[in-house]
Amino acid sequence: MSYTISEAAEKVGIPPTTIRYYDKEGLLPDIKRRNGIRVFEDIDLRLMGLLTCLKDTGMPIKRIREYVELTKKGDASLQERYEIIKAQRQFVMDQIEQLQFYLEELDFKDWYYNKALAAGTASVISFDDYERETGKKAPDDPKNRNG
Amino acid sequence: MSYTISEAAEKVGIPPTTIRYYDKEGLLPDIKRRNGIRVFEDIDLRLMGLLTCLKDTGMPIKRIREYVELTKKGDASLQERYEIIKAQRQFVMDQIEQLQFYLEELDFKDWYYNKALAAGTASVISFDDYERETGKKAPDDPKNRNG
DNA sequence: CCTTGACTTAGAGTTAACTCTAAGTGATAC
DNA sequence: GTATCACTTAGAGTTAACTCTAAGTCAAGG
Repeated sequence: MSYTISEAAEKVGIPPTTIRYYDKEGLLPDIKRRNGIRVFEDIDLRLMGLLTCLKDTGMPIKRIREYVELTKKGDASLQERYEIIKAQRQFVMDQIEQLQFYLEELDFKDWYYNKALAAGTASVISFDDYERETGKKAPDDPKNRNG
Repeated sequence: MSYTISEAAEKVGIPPTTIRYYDKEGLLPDIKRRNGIRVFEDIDLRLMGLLTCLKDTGMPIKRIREYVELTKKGDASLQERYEIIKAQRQFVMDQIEQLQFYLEELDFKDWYYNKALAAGTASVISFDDYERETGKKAPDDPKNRNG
């Protein structure tokens, strides 16, 4: 199946302008052309799916290009590409862990504002209640301002 | 306990230059001064901990300032602040879910490169093996290039 | 044949979040 | 008393990742 740039954009959820930018940056090698116009195949959309994964998990475009360059070398670059994927996989696991930590901070704030809204004021909230009610340590001390 | 900007920087893991930038942007209201020099208290460090949480979970500095401005209004802004925290909490949960999805894509790639390295080539890998071995659908079709 | 609409380019402009520069102040060490 | 050192400021510069602009090409419809 073949697609124009706007069809491809629709499919992968990236604006056509951004796809052109990625192409210019060397992230989409060997895109076919007909009369100068890009023709995208399913294989290209799959690669763009991987690029989206790498980009959205925080890999800079420069590094994604390195990865794409390596794929062009074929089997000779398997080890190097594996290292990149392995590092990114670890990076994503670390990010999830970090976000779960931050989520606990926000869980506390959520609890805090619920209490405060019920009481009509933030001035009566006790740090210890959170631990008593949830079994978790409050990441912040609600006795003070800046809640 | 009181701290200089570089001590505070050390404590919260943000460079002094960036703390000054946040101050200039209105993220740190009411920091005390002695002879023109900022004096940080524990309460300030706790607020900076929350700012780090909001910033690292993707809230723009502009929006963080809005939140900080609201805290200065006291109990009158509890509901508004709660809405911000609730939205950010949901946003973090969505991010975690998204990252877990991407992690599966990278898990597949990890499996793929392990197979390829064992075989010495990527050309023999079967899409179906991944489903057979892991019970999961391969997010990409390894029969093609750009692996 | 001419208009329309989607495509093309090079290159300039934008935005967020820093990061640096230059010039200066004030407390402490020698 | 002067050198040093951490602090201060306004404002300029940087970086990444787009995003827009202007000028142009090409195929299809009326």
